[in-house]
Amino acid sequence: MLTEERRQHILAQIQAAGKVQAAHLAAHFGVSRMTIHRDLAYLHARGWARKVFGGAVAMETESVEPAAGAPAGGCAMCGARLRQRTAFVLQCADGARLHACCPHCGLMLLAGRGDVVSALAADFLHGRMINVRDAAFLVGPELSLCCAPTILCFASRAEGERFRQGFGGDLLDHLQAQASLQQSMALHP
Amino acid sequence: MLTEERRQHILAQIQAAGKVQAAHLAAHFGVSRMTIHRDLAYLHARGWARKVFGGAVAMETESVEPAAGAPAGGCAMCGARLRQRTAFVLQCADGARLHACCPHCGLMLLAGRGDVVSALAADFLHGRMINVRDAAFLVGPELSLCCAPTILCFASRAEGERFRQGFGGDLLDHLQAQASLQQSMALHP
DNA sequence: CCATAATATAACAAATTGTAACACATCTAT
DNA sequence: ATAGATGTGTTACAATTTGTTATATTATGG
Repeated sequence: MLTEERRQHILAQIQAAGKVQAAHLAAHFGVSRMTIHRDLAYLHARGWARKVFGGAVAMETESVEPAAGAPAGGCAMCGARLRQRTAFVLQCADGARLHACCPHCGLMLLAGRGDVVSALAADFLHGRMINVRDAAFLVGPELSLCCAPTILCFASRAEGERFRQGFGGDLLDHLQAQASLQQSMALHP
Repeated sequence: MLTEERRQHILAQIQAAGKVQAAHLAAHFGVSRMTIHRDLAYLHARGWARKVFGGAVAMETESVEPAAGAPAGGCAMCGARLRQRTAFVLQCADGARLHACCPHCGLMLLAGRGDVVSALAADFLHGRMINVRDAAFLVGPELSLCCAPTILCFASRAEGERFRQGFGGDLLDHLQAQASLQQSMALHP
């Protein structure tokens, strides 16, 4: 069994049951206690689970504050709760506004609609809303925030590049990011 | 059952019923009374419940979210507007809560007061409120957010280290960060 | 007020779990 | 081929959790 495969199984179990015990996992997968601890550390470092004494528990996502003045319906793409730090707003030709939970969903929406006249996204570092046209997007950093693959938005390309040095990923403009996203999400590659 | 899991169950029961009795919990979970007392002390130290003779009761206000509480007065240190992405909350022995605008002010407050029983800070990447004792602080990165020098809070030391790779600064625990801060802020070095 | 029962706390030992360091194997890219 | 990165297991040691015991502290009914 591949390492990544085992880790995904562990993560699935955490999300299904809310918790896992390290000793059980070691016996179940037939690996050493140390290997399981490394798996849990891996999940913990990416924010996918929380390591506790004896195992790991699911991340509690409720403590993230919803965006101020957010519409009740949640993300227009996936329905998830709207978050201020990853806010994404599309302005449509008919005056309607669509809110997305994160740049991932926002760019998906943008790609799928022809009636969007402008789009704003929250700069991940400073929180200011900026024009998507002028933003730099970091696609696929090793950081789990909302939808996967993670996409972060930066007002300054230089700051995005600094972030990339630590977390990896590709720094793209909004058109490139859309293309990359559509390719990675395609069901029939 | 994991220790953390039992403590979360106890906390849920406190929040649902308003109170719990130590003797009942010991019988319910099949552990000694001493273990339950330690669990209640744990919840008390984090400001999640209040320990009373015979058990514990819910905190006066349910939420520890700074935005949910009244941020009326601004930062307790500098008076600046409170920001959710850099939230910092100090829980005092008398039940009062102090809100700081960022870890800079939060750690300054923490250093200057002896009656703080616990402190929470918002993880800069994920936005979750975490215990300051377990957090990693990045002191002096090349990024201006609130007070200078900038201090960022990370739930995971690994993520803090990644951030440091791009933005520089020193990754410290809360005690080291306090010491560093006091030194850099001293008027007469 | 005092006696008594219930609860809280401190200190210790035992068991379990976490972590660091090292050796070794496998895979990858130049 | 070879150097580097990654994953794994073993070992030794540190840290956490837990129960027990003994000793405070608190509540309550005379």
